[in-house]
This record gives sequence, structure tokens and C-alpha cells, in this order.
Amino acid sequence: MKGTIVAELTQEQRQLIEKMGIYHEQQGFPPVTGRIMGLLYVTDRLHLSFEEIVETLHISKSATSNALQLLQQMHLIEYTTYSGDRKRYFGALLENWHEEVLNKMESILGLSKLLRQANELRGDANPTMNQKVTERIEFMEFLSREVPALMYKWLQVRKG
Amino acid sequence: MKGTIVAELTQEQRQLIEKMGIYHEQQGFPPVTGRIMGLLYVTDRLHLSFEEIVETLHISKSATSNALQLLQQMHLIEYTTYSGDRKRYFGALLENWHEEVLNKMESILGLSKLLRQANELRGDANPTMNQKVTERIEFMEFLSREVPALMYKWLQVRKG
DNA sequence: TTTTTAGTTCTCAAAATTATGAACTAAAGA
DNA sequence: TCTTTAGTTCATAATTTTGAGAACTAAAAA
Repeated sequence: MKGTIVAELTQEQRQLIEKMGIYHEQQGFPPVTGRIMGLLYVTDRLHLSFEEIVETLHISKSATSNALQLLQQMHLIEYTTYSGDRKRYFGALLENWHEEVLNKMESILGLSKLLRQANELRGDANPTMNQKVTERIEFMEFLSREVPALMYKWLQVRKG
Repeated sequence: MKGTIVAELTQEQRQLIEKMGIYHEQQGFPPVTGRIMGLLYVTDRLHLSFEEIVETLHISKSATSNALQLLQQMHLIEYTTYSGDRKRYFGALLENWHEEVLNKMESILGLSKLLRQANELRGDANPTMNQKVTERIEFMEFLSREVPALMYKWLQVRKG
């Protein structure tokens, strides 16, 4: 049986999808990819088919295919299948923000390593600079330890 | 008196500048802008002149001018002047990571507001989704409160 | 006043990114 | 087997981003 091809959305919801799209663009996503994230967050359906995404956002199959693959690689979405139905049903991985937080901390730690190397190469040529950079490095390391700890504590309290 | 036009850097330092450049590119900066940040972090000089930046990185005056303006708007660098010397001396704002952290938290709060609106528009069409999204929203709000608190506490212990 | 210096702005070209449509693949259905 | 469906890949077009070089401005120096 063939259902509706377009996910029904109010005008307000469509506007919100665009806002979320822009947010994601600002975080470095390509436009179409951001819109898809917006759609998957705004819809009341846990999963939308490939075709629904294409038709709802008025984007090409190829752009959709590429964007969905990117989002899967980033662990932001997943898809489900049903036997006897060849379609894929895509949904946002709404629980995966844990991972995102940890990744972000890794990235910060990456910069702290580069700054540490800068200090080493500077040697004692400019102690004032080294001291300021060290403060920043130590804060970054502190954050990378404390934010995950904070998160786990929060999850504990939440989940019981 | 005219000093050297090029900041002297070891090969290792030049490589590190590139790595920092790439890091900044990945954070959304244009390439030249990232290299300038790299240079200002790696050099042992608190301040470099416009001309030194141009000559050291082999980039055009126009690209340099634009990049420096962008970085100033982002509060990542500043410049000093000396009376009787028309040049501007640019340096990284090594202390401003406080602001950066607060801005990041604001940005996260921005997404949480969009997600909250998504939940409102969804109404009770999908309680499961609303509940999952709510958990994320609440964590984001929690982080936006706790990370600044953590930072101020850290600064207290450090400086106090 | 003319020239030099320091940097900005403008115009344009090169490069990179993004998305389209067509061709294609693989599996299912008729 | 032939056709349809679901999605991917390829070639290309459109757009955007980025940076170079020249022209320009404003202030200082000669």
C-alpha cells in the first residue's frame, strides 16, 4: 500500500525546519543536509522514507542520498527497514547527543595538544605567552575531563 | 628603525602553524584566517606587524586585511600601536577563551530553543519523540548553566 | 608640496562546494 | 523474462567562497 509521499507539515513547522537548517549550516553542514536534520527533528514521525524526504523538501534524489550518507557517517541519523518493504526509513538518532558531547571534548583536546606543542617550540623565548597559553590549555583539559563527568552524573540522576 | 620583515620560524613551527590552520578551517574559518591564528599562537612575539604577517605567510595584503578584520570582530585578536610608529601590531587575545566558552553555550541554548519549539508544534502527536527531545533540551540547558559555573569556579581557584 | 608608508577597498579570477539530472545497479514484481 | 522500484553514482552546472592585484585613501615624512 502506498501512503502519502509528502510529510504533512504546518507552515510554522516548515519555517522551523529552515531555522534549524540555518543553525546546522552555521555548524558546518551543507544546506540540504541541514534541512534534512531540521525535517527529522520537526516531524512527528520517528522515521521518514527516502521518497518522503525528497518530496517534502523538494530536493533531488542525489543530494538526498549524499546528505543521508554523510549524516549516517556522523552518527546523527539511522534507518530502519521492514521485511516486504524495500524502502528505508530514516530518523534522527535522538539519543546520540552523548557521543556528540564526547566528540566535541576530543576536538577541544586536539587543540590543546597543538597549543602545548606551540609552547614547547617556543621554549623560554616568551614566558608570558607560555604562561597565558598554559592557562588556556589547562582549562581545556579541565573541561574535557569535567564535562563528560557532569554528563554521566546528570544521566545517573535522570535515569535513576 | 626597520627590523626584519619576516618572523623567523623553525620548520617545525611552520608545520605547526599549518596544523593549527587546518584545525581552524575545520571550525569554519577561511584558510588564510586560520593560518594567521596559527602564526599568532606559534610565534614567540606577543605582537606581529601587518607586514610581518603578510611576508611570513606569503599572503596578499588584501587577504590579510580582511582576515584580520574578521578576527577582530570575533574578538580573537587585537592590535596595539606605538606613538611615532604608524604600524599596527597584531596579537592573539590569549585571555578571551572565557568569552568563547560563553558564546558556545549561548549557541547551544539557541538550538535548545529551536528544539523546544519543535516539541510545541508537534503537540501530542508523538509523545515518544517529545520525551527524547525534551531530555536533550534539558541536558543542553543544564550544560549552559553548569559549564560557565565550572569555569568561574576554576578561575577562582586558579587566580584566587 | 610631493613622496612614502600602511592599510583598505574594489574587481575579478580561481577554486571549492553544492546540488541537479541522467545513467546506472540491484533487487523485487509481474 | 521484462518491468518497476529504490537508491547510488557520475558528469556537469550553478553558486559560493576565497584570495590576488590594482587602485585608492589617509596620514606622515621629506
